[in-house]
Amino acid sequence: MSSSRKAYGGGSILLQDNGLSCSNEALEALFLSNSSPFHGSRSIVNFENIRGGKAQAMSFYQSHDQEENGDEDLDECSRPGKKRRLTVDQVQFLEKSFEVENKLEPERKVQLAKDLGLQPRQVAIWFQNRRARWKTKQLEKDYDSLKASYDSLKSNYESLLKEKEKLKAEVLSLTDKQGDKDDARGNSETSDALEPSQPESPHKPVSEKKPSAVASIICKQEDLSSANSNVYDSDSPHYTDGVHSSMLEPGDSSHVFEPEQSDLSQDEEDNLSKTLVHPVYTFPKLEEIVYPDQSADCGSYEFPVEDQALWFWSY
DNA sequence: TGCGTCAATGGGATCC
DNA sequence: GGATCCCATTGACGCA
Repeated sequence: MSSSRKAYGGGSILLQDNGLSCSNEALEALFLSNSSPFHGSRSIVNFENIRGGKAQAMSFYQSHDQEENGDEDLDECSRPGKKRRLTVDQVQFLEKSFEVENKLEPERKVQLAKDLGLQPRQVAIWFQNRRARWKTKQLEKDYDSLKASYDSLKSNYESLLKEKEKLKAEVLSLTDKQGDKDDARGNSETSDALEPSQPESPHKPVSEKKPSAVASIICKQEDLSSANSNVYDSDSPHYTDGVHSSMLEPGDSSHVFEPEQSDLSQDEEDNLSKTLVHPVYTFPKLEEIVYPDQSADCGSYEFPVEDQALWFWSY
């Protein structure tokens, strides 16, 4: 590609255009600048590399360099060889143009160059750099809104986790109470015909169920931390397009949680219903009391994928 | 003097 | 094949 661009002004060729050959559009822009509202811009000509620049350009244009810079009393405006920032007026004009359209058609480029007393190439470069700056700012904005969204999600998730834990404890408590009632009723009905080999009561006393509840609470702690790490892990890879804020769209909220967790949630629901419908009749060993359902239990506090959208968007 | 900003360069990719 | 874009980088400049 570079052939055309180099013809415009890459390195020493630009120098030639501006300072020596006086034969192409760089010079044309220079002439045009005399009638522009930005006449006298220090940025019109780029005599790059005249002072301490690339060696190749220096050697090639050394005589011109000496001629141009021999007079140290030259004022800032007339001293070439340094990069000059665009004037405030030029930048304002370009900014307004950029607001209208951030892409630059050839006709518009030439017109802007005429109006500003710049080379068309300079206008194109300014737009190029301006787009890059805009993109950087956009990325920062996207990051901020994404982070805010994530923080909000995390906060919601944690509060829902607590609420779920509370509800589960409530269910256990109610189950125990119901078991006590059944026990009392069963004892009064069968007290006369109690057999030694009778299976143990389907409803264990509250004190015997405690380990399970304690274990589940312990598990919650692990669950919360693992869920957090899941959120973190699944966050960055989805951010594939820095320009767009697509991550904030509702449909993407499901990406925050791993799909496999929904299976575990189903297991936990099964286990919970088993506990309620088919109570354990035997006293297992202590380890068995605490751990039989832990694998399911630990991972069960995630929300099913289909529920995530609901709890998040209806919160 | 270090650092941030910005104009400009160079190379690769894409479009027409 | 020319024009333009994007991206990484360079170098000049201004400022604290």
